[in-house]
Parts: sequence; structure tokens; C-alpha cells
Amino acid sequence: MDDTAVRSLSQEDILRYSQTVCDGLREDDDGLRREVLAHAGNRWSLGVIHTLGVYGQLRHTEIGRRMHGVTQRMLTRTLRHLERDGLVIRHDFDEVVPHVEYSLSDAGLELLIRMVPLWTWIVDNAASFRQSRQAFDEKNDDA
Amino acid sequence: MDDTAVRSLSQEDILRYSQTVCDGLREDDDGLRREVLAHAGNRWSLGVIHTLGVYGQLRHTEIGRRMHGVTQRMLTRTLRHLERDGLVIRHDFDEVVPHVEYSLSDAGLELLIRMVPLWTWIVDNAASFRQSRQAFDEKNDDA
DNA sequence: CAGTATCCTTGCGGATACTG
DNA sequence: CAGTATCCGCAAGGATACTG
Repeated sequence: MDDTAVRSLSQEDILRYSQTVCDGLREDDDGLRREVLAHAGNRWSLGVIHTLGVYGQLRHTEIGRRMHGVTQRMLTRTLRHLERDGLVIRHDFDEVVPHVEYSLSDAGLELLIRMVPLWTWIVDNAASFRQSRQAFDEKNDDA
Repeated sequence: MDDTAVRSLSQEDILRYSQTVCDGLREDDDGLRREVLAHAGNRWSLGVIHTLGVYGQLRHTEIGRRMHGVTQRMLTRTLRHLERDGLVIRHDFDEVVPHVEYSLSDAGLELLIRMVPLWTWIVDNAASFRQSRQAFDEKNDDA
């Protein structure tokens, strides 16, 4: 979805979209939706998805090496969560010397693809976000 | 981005997209990006954005009434966070009887628009997510 | 190599009571 | 009406040490 498409969307389009979504939304689904979307806000999930999207199939250590600052514990946790939601596939070679590789599932790839517009938009507007926050914080400092 | 577009994206397309994103990504931006994306995984943020997107401009109480289960505290917190990031605008009428209305900013609307494909995709695939989780949990129960 | 096991801090989300 | 002020439980995230 590029900027032209964005500008051409009216209030009614939004209403229609949102309404359609909410019509098919049971209470259960709402929780599920937020849990899946939570991967987007997690400290490491998107990094893992992105890394696997770019490099294909990697070992635990190789992922960690490409993600600055992640600890073993958090990398394992993140991979488990993503695996649980079927976004990442764990390939256990079950050798004497432990050997495991991870790759994106089809679902993981589709999530990545749908994240990209959001992602690029945020990066493109980083300055405006920072400005908004600064203004907000200054306004609320005198409290 | 519809399904046709999704299917037509190759591994190289993903790489190109992701690479472009990461090239323009400083350490700061990464934190910011995750914080903005965190709205997607929050308990109430998306509901507020969606509600304002559909109804336009509403008062505190009206938003709360349309969102089942939210407490005053969490609604206020959520609105503050969204306002801080410039996704929601707070209109204070500053009357003797307190009167405040909220509406989506342009940025908020753009976020909503970019969330919809992700949102519908998750809802459409709710069954497969649940299946994946169930399988995962069963496999890891014998631990 | 690919993890567990512990311990710790922080912030989310909720319940309840109070206020300009 | 539109919030604050407290208090609470829980999970995220991190640091460090240990293991099949």
C-alpha cells in the first residue's frame, strides 16, 4: 500500500474496512489478534523474523550474532513464541553435537510482508514521532 | 497489499525491502519503531484507534462505552500514550463542566490504514494460529 | 551448541477509592 | 465528566551461572 493508495482512502473506506474486520471478530479472536500483533512490539521478534527473512535458514548462534544485544535466554524465548504461533520453523537435526536451524514458515513470511509498509512508514516518520513526543513531554513536565 | 501482491513477492523482494528499511535504521530508530509498533500489541490501543477511526470524534466516556471491559485508568493511559506519539488528538473545550473529545490525527489514520491488511490477515488465519498453538502446547506438555 | 535455572527490575493491566 | 492516587498480580526483559 503506497502513499497514493493511502491518500485515496476516505473516512468511509476506513469505516468499511474496520467494520468488515470487526464483524468477523469473536471475543476469542480479539485476544488472538492482539497476541499475534504483540510480536510486532516485542523486543526481539521482528528482528528474528527479519533476519530469517533475509538469510533464509540459520542456527541459534548465527541469529544471535546478527542481532546485537540479545541474550541467549531472550533469543530462545523469542524463537519459542514465534514457533508456537507457527511463524518460525525449528529444524532439529538431532545429532550427537546439537544442531538446530530455524527458518520462516509461510505464515512468518506473510507476516513479514504485511509488516513492511508499517515498518517503512514508521522509519520514514521517525522525526515527526520524536517531535511529537518531545512536545508532549515538555508540555507535561510542569506537572 | 492484497493476496495477489503477497504471492508475487519473492525471497529477493523481501530481502530488498528489508535491506532498504535497515539501511535507514539507526539504533535510536529501532527503539522508536518498536515503541510505535507496541501500540499494535497493547490491550486497548488498537481498539481506541479503530473506534476513533469509525466514529470520528468522541468523548472519553463515549470511547469507554464502546470498548467493553476497559477501565477508566487504562483508557486514560492508552489515550495519553497515543497522544504522546501523535496518533490521537485531544480537544480540550476547557469549560466549567469538563469537556474533552478525542480524534485520530493524520498519523493515526495512516497507522490504522497500514494496520488493516495485517489485522484482516490474522483474523482470516485465526484457525491456523490456534491449531499451531495447540500442537505446540501438546508437544511441550510432556516436559 | 543450544539451551535451563535463578534472581532481579520494570512496566502492563486491573481494582478500588477519591477529586477539580 | 474526566480524570488522579494507591495497591496489587503478572509477564517481559535482562544478568549470570550451569548442562545434556
